[in-house]
Amino acid sequence: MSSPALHSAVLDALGRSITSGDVAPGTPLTLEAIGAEHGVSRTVAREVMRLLEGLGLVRSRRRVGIVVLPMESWNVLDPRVIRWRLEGPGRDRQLRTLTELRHAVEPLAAAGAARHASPETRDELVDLATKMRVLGEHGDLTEFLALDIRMHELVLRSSGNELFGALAGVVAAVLSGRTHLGLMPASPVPEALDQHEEVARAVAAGDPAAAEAAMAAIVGEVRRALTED
Amino acid sequence: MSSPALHSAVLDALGRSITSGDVAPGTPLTLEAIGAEHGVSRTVAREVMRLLEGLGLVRSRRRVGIVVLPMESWNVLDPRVIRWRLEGPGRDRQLRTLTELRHAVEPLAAAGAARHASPETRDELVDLATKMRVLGEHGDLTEFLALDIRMHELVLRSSGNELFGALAGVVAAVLSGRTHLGLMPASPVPEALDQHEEVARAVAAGDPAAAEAAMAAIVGEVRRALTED
DNA sequence: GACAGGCCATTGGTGACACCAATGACTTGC
DNA sequence: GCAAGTCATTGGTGTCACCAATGGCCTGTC
Repeated sequence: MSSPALHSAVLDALGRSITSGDVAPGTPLTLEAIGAEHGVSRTVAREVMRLLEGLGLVRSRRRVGIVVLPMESWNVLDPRVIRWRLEGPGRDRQLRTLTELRHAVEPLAAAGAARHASPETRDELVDLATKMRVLGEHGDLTEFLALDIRMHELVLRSSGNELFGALAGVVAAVLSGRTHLGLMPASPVPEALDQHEEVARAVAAGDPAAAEAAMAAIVGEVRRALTED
Repeated sequence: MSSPALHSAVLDALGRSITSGDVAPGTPLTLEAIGAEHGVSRTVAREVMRLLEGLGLVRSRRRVGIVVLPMESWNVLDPRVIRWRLEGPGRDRQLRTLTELRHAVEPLAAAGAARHASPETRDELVDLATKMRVLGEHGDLTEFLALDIRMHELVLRSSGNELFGALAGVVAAVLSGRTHLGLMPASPVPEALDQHEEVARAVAAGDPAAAEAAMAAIVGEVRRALTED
């Protein structure tokens, strides 16, 4: 708590209480109050406030103080905001919207990976898919999860589009959140294993269309399972 | 620029020089140097540094100073980072990756809008599309651009997914960047007008599949025009 | 030559200050 | 009684001086 943490602790606390709706939009804060509340000097309260302002959670105006902004102006794509929302009462909605974002992005990312991935990445993908089958059939969920995350991260990062790559972290959060929330079957369904193998095969073979289709199948099923519209 | 701007001016300057590659990754900075460079106190230099750290552009460590990070750790989805990159030498790449992101997201957003948009939004979309046809055929590019931006923003914001909505700003930047860079035909092609009308019609009719297809046609053509792979 | 220990540059954190803009109450005049 | 202008108060903005902590680097010893 002492060394690399004073700001982040206060920032996390404030960020969480805003994104959770605990402190309502329009609520005025003051640096004085923030400092006193968290036992911290005005200077660090100011720095925290700047960060929050950068995330679009608050807006600072002279004389009036720091006002909490409504969700429309939040930087909802920022990893910190996503994390806070995943930890708060908005978790379900956040999980749904993130899954929809995955549905949009991951197929294209897979197509990109089929075009741009390095030979080593292609090898690793194939390797991961076969390991996933082994672990999946033995039912070791946490090991399986690690491979799953690694695979999606690899695809996103090697898609040739850094904007896709920037989503690797939050996809990892979604995947791990899903299994820890018990939204996954006790043992991965065979179709999922097939599809992951197909993605790896298509990327390795440099077949963008097949990679895109296989990835679309993966996230399409996930989405269908999560959101019964 | 005058009153509410001291640290944001410095932030912009630093952010631009880092994202442009002007100061290379690994370069060490000190608060002292930043402050002196921009004629600003150490305190505001610290606040700027925190912001940059929050964007993943730098990492601050004791004794060693502030080191510039490589692009992999940037928050490339943050609007400020996107803006800086659009203004710098990375503009072409940024335009390409943003367009690819639009290609991924906007069709799904249109489908979402067909499900969730308010009656007023549906009306406004239809209205916008017809106005776009009129203006498009008369060739008023700047007026046309405003309507185009408004239409894409409406679709994204009413998609029922705030993560999509958060992209409205950068899509506007891409659209306006494209016309100002002369990447657009002098007069909008009739197909584009048809497709925009079709998106509006499908959303108004609550037909997600049709809305998705029409929007995919729009961004698909744009993408094909921009990136001859 | 490797390891241990200390030095010190540089960030982390605090408190106090002057400054200024916005606000809302207060005053003034009609 | 009401409207318009005035002005003190409030709270962010920016600066400064100071001390604490830490970790890279140098030095010295074995």
